[in-house]
Amino acid sequence: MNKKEKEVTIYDIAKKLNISASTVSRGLNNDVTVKKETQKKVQSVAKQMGYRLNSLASNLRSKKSNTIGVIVPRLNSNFMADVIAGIEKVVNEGGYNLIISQSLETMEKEIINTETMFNNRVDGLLVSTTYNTNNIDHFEALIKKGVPVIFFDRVFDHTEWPTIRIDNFKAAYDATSHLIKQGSKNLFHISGNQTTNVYTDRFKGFKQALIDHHIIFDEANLLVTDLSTGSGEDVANYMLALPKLPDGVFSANDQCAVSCMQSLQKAGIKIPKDIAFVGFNNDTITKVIEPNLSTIDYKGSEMGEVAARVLINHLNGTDIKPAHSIILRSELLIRESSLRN
Amino acid sequence: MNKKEKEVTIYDIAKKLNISASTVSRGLNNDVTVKKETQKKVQSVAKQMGYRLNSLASNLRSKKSNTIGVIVPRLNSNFMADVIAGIEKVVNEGGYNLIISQSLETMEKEIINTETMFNNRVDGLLVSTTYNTNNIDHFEALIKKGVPVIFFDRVFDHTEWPTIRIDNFKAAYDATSHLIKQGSKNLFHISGNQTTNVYTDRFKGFKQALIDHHIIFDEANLLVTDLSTGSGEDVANYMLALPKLPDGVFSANDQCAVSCMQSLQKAGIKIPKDIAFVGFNNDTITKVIEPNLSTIDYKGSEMGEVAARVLINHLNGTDIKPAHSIILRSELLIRESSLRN
DNA sequence: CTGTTAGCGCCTTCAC
DNA sequence: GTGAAGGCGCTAACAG
Repeated sequence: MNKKEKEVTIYDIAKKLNISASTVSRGLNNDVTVKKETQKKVQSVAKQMGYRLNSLASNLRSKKSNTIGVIVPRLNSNFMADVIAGIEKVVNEGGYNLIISQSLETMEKEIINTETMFNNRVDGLLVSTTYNTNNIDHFEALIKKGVPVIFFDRVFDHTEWPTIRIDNFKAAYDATSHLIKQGSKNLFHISGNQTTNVYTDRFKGFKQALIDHHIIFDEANLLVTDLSTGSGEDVANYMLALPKLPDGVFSANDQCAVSCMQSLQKAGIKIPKDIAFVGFNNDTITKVIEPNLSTIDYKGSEMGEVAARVLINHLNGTDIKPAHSIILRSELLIRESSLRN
Repeated sequence: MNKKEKEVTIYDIAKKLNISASTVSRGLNNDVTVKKETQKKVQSVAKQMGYRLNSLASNLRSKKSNTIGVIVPRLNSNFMADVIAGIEKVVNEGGYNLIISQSLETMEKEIINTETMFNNRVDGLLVSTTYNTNNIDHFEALIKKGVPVIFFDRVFDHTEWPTIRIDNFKAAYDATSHLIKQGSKNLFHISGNQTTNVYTDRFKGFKQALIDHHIIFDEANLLVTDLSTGSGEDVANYMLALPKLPDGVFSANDQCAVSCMQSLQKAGIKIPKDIAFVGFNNDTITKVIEPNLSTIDYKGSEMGEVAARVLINHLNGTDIKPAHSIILRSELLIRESSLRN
């Protein structure tokens, strides 16, 4: 390491200009109480001397890190990439830094990451919990200290802060109703981990749609999976072995729906004639699979932006803390084959 | 803000134990010079009093932020999500924090982000440059101060540090050769911005394959686009209007290839009979489109992990700095229809 | 409008 | 093995 040149500090600038360090500090921070002329001089000399702010010192003094933390279960999904992009945009525009970590679906890591964020004195935290998170005690310390903790997508309701999410129940209800209106009577639901609001709500919506359309729900028609491509294939094989094929499937994500569709098609099943599908997420693949897959559209980037904005507005005192959860828009997109056969 | 309870500091612990703050500090950091017994006492009292390290102070003192910075052009792509996930994993395991920002393909923002990272005293920086980055002067300050700057994927060669990437030339050469071996004679290349190593190298590989197979290259057969879905459609329309259709297309990414294929198929073109395609990236969609798309596979997560590991090993002094660029493995995956027709 | 003073909480000499 | 002292660079009172 060749850190030859010593760092230029405000004292160096002060000495050069024969003024005090405080004035330099004020000048650099565009403090209104400092003369315009002095300010200009300070800034130009700072630049000329190659001064750069030492955020480390500034942070210690002001007891603020100017940093927002994010903890998500996984970073490598389409949806989460959109969310993160949205968060980054707002956070960066707001002049904050963004610290990111993934819990890899283990609560243990979520707890450790939270502690690290806490020690780093993040000014606020945005969280989407793991499948296995069954309580939120590990965030209590932050909340007690007045550090905002805002949940999005996979949420835990807590009284202090609003949560940002979509209406999973209604989206699932609409998706299922669509299948029923198209003639499906024997419906299956492919779902994910049933400890998370996201998937339990989708399941509830599915069930309620059946009930409201006088279709009897059989517990065996709920297939709990990890929603992966592999699970889609498993589900297809499972269905093919059934005495009676389903005629409608609502999947809690697109990835699993598509791989299931592909496996069924390989076995000669016609979609949607034999089995109709609706997915969830509006992933790119829904417009590539033939026939195109109807799905629930909602914007990860919007979710990220809203979550970040709520947080930052609060930190800036620009906005009062919203009293209630924020429900973002989601919409059923109805698709069909884009090819003429 | 209700920060009622004051922060517990090492002085509070010291007072309670009637020892000095230095000893507490040493005890907390498992310093060997401190008695085992004292250490235990310190740590247990610390826990009991709810002490947490103030990284802000620690950072200032040690002039280290314990943080790695990442600057990428965009966060919301499949590939970049994988890269970030890989980086996060290694960085987190190494006990560092991860600050992330996106330059949104503008060099201006890249420069600002770099300065922010610099001010925040990141211990190292991982960068994939924008399309418009035509020099890397803005990283000089970091490098001069001994802060490692490591480029990946979209790289600029500089003498100080290795770059992490794949052999784009060879991958493109292989992809094109495959098309030629399958019978293509009139080949087109869909490429991206020609200021970036990634796309110029792929183009060079394409061209060289033609030359080596005695096929004359016509500049008109290079289509420079933004590689988006929309561009894929435009390219399809362009081709359909040509006096003579191409019979082979090598696209610099999958997304554009697939949308081009879809548009052509809508117009009645048979793939691969009329036109054969090869893409790049091994995106999920390549296994959904019919026929499945042959593509170049390489792992974003691996790239992220390797880049992060090189950096962290260096910071830990575990490893000497690699002298040369690191070329990661990439591979042509040959695919065809997965359906029986 | 500017200067003086006093830390933020920690860690690292240097003593003993 | 432990303590005392000092300072990382900045900014927030408090004066004037």
